[in-house]
Amino acid sequence: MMRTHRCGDLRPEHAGREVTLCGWVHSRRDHGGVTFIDLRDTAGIVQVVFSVDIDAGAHAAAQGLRSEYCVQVVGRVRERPAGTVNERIPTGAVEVAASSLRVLSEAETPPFQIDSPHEVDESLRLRYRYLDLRRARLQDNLRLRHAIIAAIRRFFDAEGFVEVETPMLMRATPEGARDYLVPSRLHPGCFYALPQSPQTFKQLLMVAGLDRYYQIARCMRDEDLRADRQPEFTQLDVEMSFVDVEDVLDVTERCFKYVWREVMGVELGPFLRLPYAESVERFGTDKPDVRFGVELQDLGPVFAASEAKVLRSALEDGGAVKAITLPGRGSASRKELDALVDEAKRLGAGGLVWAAVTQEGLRCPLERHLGEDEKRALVQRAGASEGDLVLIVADRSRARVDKVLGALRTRLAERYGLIPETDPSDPAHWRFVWIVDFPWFEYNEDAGRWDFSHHPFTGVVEETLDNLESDPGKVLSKAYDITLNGWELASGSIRIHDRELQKRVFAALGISSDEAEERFGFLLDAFRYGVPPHGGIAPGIDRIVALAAGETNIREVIAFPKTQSAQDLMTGAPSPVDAEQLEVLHLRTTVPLEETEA
RNA sequence: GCCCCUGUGGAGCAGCCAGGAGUGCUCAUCUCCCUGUCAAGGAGAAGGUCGCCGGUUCAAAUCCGGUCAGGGGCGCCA
Repeated sequence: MMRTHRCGDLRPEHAGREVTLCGWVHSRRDHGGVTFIDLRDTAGIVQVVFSVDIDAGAHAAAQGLRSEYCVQVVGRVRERPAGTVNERIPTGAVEVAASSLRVLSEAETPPFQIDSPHEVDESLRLRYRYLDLRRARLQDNLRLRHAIIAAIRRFFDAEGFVEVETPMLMRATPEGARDYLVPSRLHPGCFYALPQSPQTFKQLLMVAGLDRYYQIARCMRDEDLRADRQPEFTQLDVEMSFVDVEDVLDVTERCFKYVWREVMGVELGPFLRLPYAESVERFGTDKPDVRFGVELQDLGPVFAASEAKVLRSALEDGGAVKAITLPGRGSASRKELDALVDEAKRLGAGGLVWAAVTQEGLRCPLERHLGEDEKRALVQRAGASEGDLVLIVADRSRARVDKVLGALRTRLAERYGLIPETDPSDPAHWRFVWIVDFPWFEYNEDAGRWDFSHHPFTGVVEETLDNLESDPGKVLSKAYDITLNGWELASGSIRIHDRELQKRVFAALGISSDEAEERFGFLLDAFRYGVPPHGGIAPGIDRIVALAAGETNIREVIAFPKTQSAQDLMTGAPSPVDAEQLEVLHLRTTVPLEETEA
């Protein structure tokens, strides 16, 4: 037996007992005749004392210890002398008086300090991920991740769901995100794709009569990375039969509440519900952060007949003029304001009109072009008062106005500290919002056509189908998202279970019936044999854990994540492969070997 | 593909705007001292091609151009 206890578990009740501990030298304080070692293992840290008075041999041996040595210590637990208790660690009332020391393995000086809370360069952390994972932050995050996933499994088990694994090697799908492809050795020129999601498989499990399925499923998408996007990520994949929208929302909401209650100790209230159109209108996005106001205000009525041509012409072209009001920023310098204009332009706006409400009146680049009534109406409609700054965006595309203001809203709220500082134990810290009533199509301005907003299996609200020809934007889908504090956490829908409707949707997507047969024939075939109405949802585990952990990047809750350029700095993936490996896969690369980017 | 930020002994920073000797701080490392620390303390030492390439200049960490790496974002992500 290498150890009798774990370092972090020792308490005053263990006093007097001889224990054997294993762990890493977290830090060392050498006072000459007495040397303290903070010994760290998976459970925590405990102070070990080496002293000439306790055991001269062990004390001498401890002189050779260095940070991150992996050691075994035998000693007697004792309560610390009065006045030397460390209140900041759970084991702080005790210490281990060491009688023997065995170095299990020595350690070179690490490239960064494990015991320091300092931020360390990301690339260094990723290259030495196994050392970064020793640090408290990632240890805590991985444990939290485990606790959340364990709670999820308990919840769905109790609800009668069956966890089923679906294939990792599947058929490529040209639409949607780019696939990661896997060449087939046995079928020259053919490829598997790694799943972007188990979408079709879970629908087939419903056809199969599983009734209620879930899976902690790894998904891969070959798209560019973001703080909340890795090339491979984990979804809680859920599908249910004989359900409509409300049933899925109910079980999902209860799942989140269960997890927050069990893991976070927080009793969440009912989730807010926002129709997609309202969310975009008020917050400029379909993933609104509703922890603060600064909502978008429509100034259209103010400027319909304005002398200010930039504003009026946007409206005349069928666009919009909207604004957000930043409380107390009216004193912003010209330099700051110019920077805001640049920022808006980078986000895609033609420009940005700012208007500061001051004691003397409106300070605004368009001031000369605005009548007194207009100014008053502007301030009033923007909900501004003295000292506030109104940021106005006008564009012939209403969608662009919403997008730019929505992005500015969240950025500036962060920058100017407009998001209330709440405690994670406070339910108000977690503003879950259901986004419902998504449009089935969205207008593609560049291509001048209507595109599907979702995957081609998404159900439609039948009553809105009449608008299909007249006003496609009014056709609503049976899709729904969960957002939390500005992050999209989950996305789902009731699916089409009618074979003919499914074929019509493929046709509407521009997929010919031959093509549909070729690519999704298995699904259409399955739909010949009695399909239950079904639907589901897929919450992103990485994002859930990141938010729960208070992290702003999902790398912090993934054991071995990739860089923004999709590389693993520790293993060096992706890498070139041997010519022989390509050979058996019937592959040849168009990239000359010397240009291969490792 | 595009925009922005960052890159300075092993780690974290300052220095850069306004060019003048690799200057400074905290931690780590090495040697020595030290019996109650927990950010231990004290004395000393070692450690750098200022990411890389080029340009401007009498002179570049500092200014300019390019490039690489990491990060944030736009596009992309049905």
